Amino acid sequence: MKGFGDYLRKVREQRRAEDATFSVRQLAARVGVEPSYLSKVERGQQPPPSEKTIAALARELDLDPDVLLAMAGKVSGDLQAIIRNRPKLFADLIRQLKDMPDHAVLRLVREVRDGEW
Amino acid sequence: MKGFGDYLRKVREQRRAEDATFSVRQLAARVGVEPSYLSKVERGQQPPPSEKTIAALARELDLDPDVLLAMAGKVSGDLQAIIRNRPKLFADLIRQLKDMPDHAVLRLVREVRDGEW
DNA sequence: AGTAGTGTGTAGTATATGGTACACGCATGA
DNA sequence: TCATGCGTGTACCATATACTACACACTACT
Repeated sequence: MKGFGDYLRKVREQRRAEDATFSVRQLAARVGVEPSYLSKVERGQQPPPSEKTIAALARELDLDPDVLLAMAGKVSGDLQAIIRNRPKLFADLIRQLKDMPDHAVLRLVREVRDGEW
Repeated sequence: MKGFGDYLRKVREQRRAEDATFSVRQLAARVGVEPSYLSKVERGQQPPPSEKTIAALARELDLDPDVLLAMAGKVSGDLQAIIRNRPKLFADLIRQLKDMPDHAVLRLVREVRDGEW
């Protein structure tokens, strides 16, 4: 499970190839943490940061926050809030979708979005 | 937001009316915590316990664990794991269902369960 | 009078979380 | 050579989480 830090470093280096402001120091400054902290996170010497910091990283690096949070072993607070509002409903639904293939779930997403039901 | 403790106490007292083993002390023992701790939780002097302890309480009191967890401001780890496995998919779906009425979501649950799609 | 069981008050604790502060050595360019 | 920026090592820290341990006062029964 060395995913989060390695991925972060990889993406940052990619951005940096085009834009020198994606150094550890400058990115850390924009994100609002100490450079040494970000460095350690990237090398897996520290566990992934808080949701807030991860969201800021996703913004700066133009990544999907939910995906980045997932790599950090977290689920965003707003999703959790939605589930907590109607726990039985959402718990049942999610557990039933657990083993469904991606395309099936995706179809559901689209059906709901397009109001075809 | 005094929900969790009050609800816990209410339900425990209900059970106790029929079964004297639902005292703070005995329930605490079965659940695996100190009586004084459970007492404080019921009176809101301590924040809700861990997911593990909440699950044990739900078992003993015959409550839905997801609902009890929700009252404690939590979402069960297994649901989170399902979401983390396919974050984009589930995040999109859940956010789209956020403002849907119960019966609509419920219909979806049933459709998936019955394979009508 | 004594024993058992009840709820609760006070105090303390171990571990995790999410970082900060500062200094070091290296590279680059003026 | 000297300032600037770089990544990183070491040390420390504040707050939250999730409890335990123990004593106390009360009630009910025997």
